Amino acid sequence: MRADALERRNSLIKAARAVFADRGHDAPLDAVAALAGVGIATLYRNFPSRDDLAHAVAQTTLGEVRDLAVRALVECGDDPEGAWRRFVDAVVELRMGALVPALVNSLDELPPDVREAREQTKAAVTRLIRRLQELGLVREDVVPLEIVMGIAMLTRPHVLMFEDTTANLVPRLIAVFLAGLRPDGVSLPPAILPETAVL
Amino acid sequence: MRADALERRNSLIKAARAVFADRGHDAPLDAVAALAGVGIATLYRNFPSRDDLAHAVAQTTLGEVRDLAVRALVECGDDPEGAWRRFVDAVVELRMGALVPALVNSLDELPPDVREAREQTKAAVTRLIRRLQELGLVREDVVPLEIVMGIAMLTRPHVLMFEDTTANLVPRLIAVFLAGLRPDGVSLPPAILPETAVL
Amino acid sequence: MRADALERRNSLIKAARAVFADRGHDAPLDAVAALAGVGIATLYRNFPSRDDLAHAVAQTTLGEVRDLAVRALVECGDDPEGAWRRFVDAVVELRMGALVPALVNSLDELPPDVREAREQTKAAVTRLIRRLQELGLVREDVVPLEIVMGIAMLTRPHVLMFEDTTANLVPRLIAVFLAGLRPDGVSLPPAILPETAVL
Amino acid sequence: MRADALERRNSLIKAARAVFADRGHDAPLDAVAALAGVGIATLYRNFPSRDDLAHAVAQTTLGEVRDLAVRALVECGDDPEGAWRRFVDAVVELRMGALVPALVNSLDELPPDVREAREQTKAAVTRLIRRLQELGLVREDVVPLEIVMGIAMLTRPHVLMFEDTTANLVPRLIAVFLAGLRPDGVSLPPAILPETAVL
DNA sequence: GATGAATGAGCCTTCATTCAT
DNA sequence: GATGAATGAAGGCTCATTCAT
Repeated sequence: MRADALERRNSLIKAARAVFADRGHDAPLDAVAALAGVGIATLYRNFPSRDDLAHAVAQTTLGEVRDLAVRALVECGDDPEGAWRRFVDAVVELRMGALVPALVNSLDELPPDVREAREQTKAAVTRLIRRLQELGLVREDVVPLEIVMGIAMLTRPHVLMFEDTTANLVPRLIAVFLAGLRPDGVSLPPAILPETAVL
Repeated sequence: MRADALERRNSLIKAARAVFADRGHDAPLDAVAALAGVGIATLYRNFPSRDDLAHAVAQTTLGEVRDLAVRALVECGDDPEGAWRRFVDAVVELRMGALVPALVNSLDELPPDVREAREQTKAAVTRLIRRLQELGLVREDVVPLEIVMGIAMLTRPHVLMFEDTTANLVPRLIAVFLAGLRPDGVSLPPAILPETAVL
Repeated sequence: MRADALERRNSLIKAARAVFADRGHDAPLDAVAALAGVGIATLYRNFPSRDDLAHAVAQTTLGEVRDLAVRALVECGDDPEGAWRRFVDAVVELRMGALVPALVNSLDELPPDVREAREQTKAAVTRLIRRLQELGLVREDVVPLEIVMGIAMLTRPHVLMFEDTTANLVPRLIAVFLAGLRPDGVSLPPAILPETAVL
Repeated sequence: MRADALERRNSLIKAARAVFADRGHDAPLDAVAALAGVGIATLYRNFPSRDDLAHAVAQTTLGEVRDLAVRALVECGDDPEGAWRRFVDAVVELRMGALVPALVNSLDELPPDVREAREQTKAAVTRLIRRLQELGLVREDVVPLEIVMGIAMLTRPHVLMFEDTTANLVPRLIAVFLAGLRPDGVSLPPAILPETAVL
């Protein structure tokens, strides 16, 4: 039963991630439960409030970003350009856009696990960016937060967006953004970072 | 009487823009009516459906972008760098983020006025970007749509976002994006533009 | 429209009183709306929360108790016994039982109108009881609160209660209670009254 | 094993009585199971429906009232006044208020054990009251049911009631009620008792 | 047998939209 | 024309009850 419960919980998180990514952070929880193939009350048993679910999704996703950053740092040894590109592509794939509110709101009240995950992710991404900066692939004056948040905001869900408009709008916006991250560009305005910065 | 009606209509559009920018595209229409100081029924008399209001807001904002582009093109004669910077800053100020859905959804069903406004804006922005490309300020391989959409997506509203996180996150993301627009960067993946592209 | 609104509001209060009296203070608000012949949203427009409705019912009922007390005081001139009996009968008819929670909970947070009604009712009932005590009809050592609360608690709704059990249980309990209020009985334990006592 | 089961069952009844007395007859059964320290399914195994549990609680409590009545009758030999007072105090302590619905609803469908307990309690209380009437301590024209029901209704739970209002409201109401039971008062209206009267 | 999880039904509340004045 | 009120549908959440381990 323990294994079952865990599996169910994970399938709910996965469903929530998909639904949030597709329909935005305000998507009805019924849709999440339906996608996970369970009743709405089961969702509520696992996550007593919407925030709890959002936090769980955020935590999971943060863990994935951390893993990607760790892997990319390792791969920097052989192929820094490729590692950097694959890292960005993978983060884009995560479609973190819908999670931004969950990570950004009421920072002080984030549950400990999420804070912990955030710190670990921040550390891993920072190490990666530092390395890329040493290698001359990323400009010196950016902060890890900004890279992840930039990707997140450029991948926020738009209903029907990709049917009617530029098919590859998001990849191209990401590409522009990445080009702007290269070290040869003009300098940025100074960053103002509070101690509680997300990443 | 005509003037009165027009003024009322404009005040509703203005209120809607403010409310959408602050609280997102899904904000309750009551809030719009309240901000405009009219009853909800008056709002509905002017804009029979939510989409009508959203379209009106989009049209107005598109007109402002067009005007900004026209002015910037003129100013390119004297001070291209400044003209470009001021254009971007002004577009950022418009906080178009919340309008993206209104512009992007159901493109074929956009009412004629909005299509018209869109075309005019597209033309004006295209002229500006062409000029900037000739002047070597903007890379060759971007499309006007992408510049405006990039700014829009980077300025979408986040509840409480700016209290807890980097105070100037958005300006910095915009700056990175602009840096990526400079001509000296690496080339972008090819754009895939349908005929009905927004801009 | 003003008159309409007021009438509607009153019909909602009346319906709520009936439903609460019949089915208890936790009765579904749908039932109230249905009895008033309006949609549930209309109820919510008039009374944004359940407490607001409960308070309105309480206020109305308190006003009626006050009026009854005033009238009884007048009638004391001619027929004190009859006045006292009619007052009690009328209060019993009000079936205040279900209101007790609304009056008793969160006293400090009672809205001003309800507090005001409570004070006026308290004053009127106090005058009546004082008079009855002078006339030797009510024992000296009781407090107005206790009389009204006693009646309220003895008339709280019991689902189906009167079908299966003593048909006139409540009148008889009230009669015993009244008998206990007569001045010739044994003395009561001392009352401990906070300043915020309900009545 | 039999003893274990019985003990568990009793602990559930005890928990249910406490929860019902505190939070009313509609309290969630989860709370009962939690207070008893068992899973909700265990509660349901012992009491297949909410009514079953309520009946068990009622039966137990009726048994205690019967025992109290028997003891009081014995004690009437030495100290009738004291016996009567202690009986009332003990019944008040039982906080039967929340049980009233369980005893009163759907009388015909009461399970045999509860009917049996009810009859025994009724007999014992009747014997006590008869004795007290002979001794001149209780008026002639009351029925045992009324005494017990009066106490029950005056002790029904009110959320937060005792924090904000008269601290000893209930004891005083009981005292008034008892005073009304004394034989020297005015006569009561006639009782109408169906054959299936509770007590 | 005991347990925690699953479920659906029900009530609460909000909001887009329509109606009556 | 402008307004406030009315409405139903939708989503949030809880809880009695059943199921699978």
